[in-house]
Amino acid sequence: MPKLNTDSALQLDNQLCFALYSASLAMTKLYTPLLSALGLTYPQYLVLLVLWEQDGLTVTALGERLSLNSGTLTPLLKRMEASGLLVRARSQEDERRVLASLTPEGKKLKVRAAAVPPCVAEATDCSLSELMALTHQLKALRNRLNDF
Amino acid sequence: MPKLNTDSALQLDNQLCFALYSASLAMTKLYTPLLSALGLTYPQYLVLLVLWEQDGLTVTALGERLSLNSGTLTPLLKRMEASGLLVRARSQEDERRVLASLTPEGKKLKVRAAAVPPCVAEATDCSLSELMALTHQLKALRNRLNDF
DNA sequence: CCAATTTAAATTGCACACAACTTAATTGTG
DNA sequence: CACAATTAAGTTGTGTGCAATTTAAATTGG
Repeated sequence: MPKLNTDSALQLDNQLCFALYSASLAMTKLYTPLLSALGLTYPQYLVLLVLWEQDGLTVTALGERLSLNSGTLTPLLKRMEASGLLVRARSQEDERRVLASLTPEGKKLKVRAAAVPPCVAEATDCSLSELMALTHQLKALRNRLNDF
Repeated sequence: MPKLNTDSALQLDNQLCFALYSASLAMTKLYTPLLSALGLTYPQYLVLLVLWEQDGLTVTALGERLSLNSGTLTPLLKRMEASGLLVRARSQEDERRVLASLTPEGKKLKVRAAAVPPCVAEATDCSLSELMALTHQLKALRNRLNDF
């Protein structure tokens, strides 16, 4: 396996980690104005994407889907509840679990959110197949990192 | 240009943004234990990568290199100064500028940091050429997003 | 059947990340 | 030279993100 020398290996422009980090922050900055028009932050939008697919998930299930722990999700979900997008309620069968369920308002927001992905696709200036390929590569990388 | 229908376009697993976001968080989690052994956080490590290449940069120059603004960098640099890695001093020529300069301790840390990239490369389980290709694609994406 | 263990959220404390704003220093223009 | 405009950091307030801990509920082993 060929390797870089020490100096090259420590150059910022050679870091996959920094390419990921800065691309992710740039992506978030692109979403921010689009989402603030809907009264959402970026992680709140991710929670809605999950709940629009499957409503009434527990905090743990949401956390597994988004790779976020309760220390992040609990206050985030409280803020979303305060904005009227969802309700948090203890499960009847198991009082330890808290279920997040969309309100009618939270469900309705999906219609307006449909305008977001086209804006993002335009900004990336990539073909659909390029976007799908890059998405696939990143998911594979994430899985390898998480399994390590 | 082919497009996805609304439902597919809002599915979490089709989102490049989420693939980026979750891969970036997974990468940070991989670095965290490696860097805490050096007394560093991940953004502090990025600052050092920049300063090891070019010492004595202003806050603005660091911010341009890392795509971070003064609201993030000022407290971050203060913490690094408190740990003895660098000193912050007003420029003589222009009192508005603050220069971040490595201490001997900050310079010395580069030797121990050389152990980090090999660990990360191993975790990604990618060839060097794959890593370089992905890094290149992400940088191109970031640039398109920033220019939008 | 009940004490020990496990599990699910919530809490705490710390470190980002950024928009919006403030303060202080420099520059440009007449 | 005066002074408005610009520039560079710093500050403030909000929202993550997570490790470590705590609290409460459910399960399990003896």
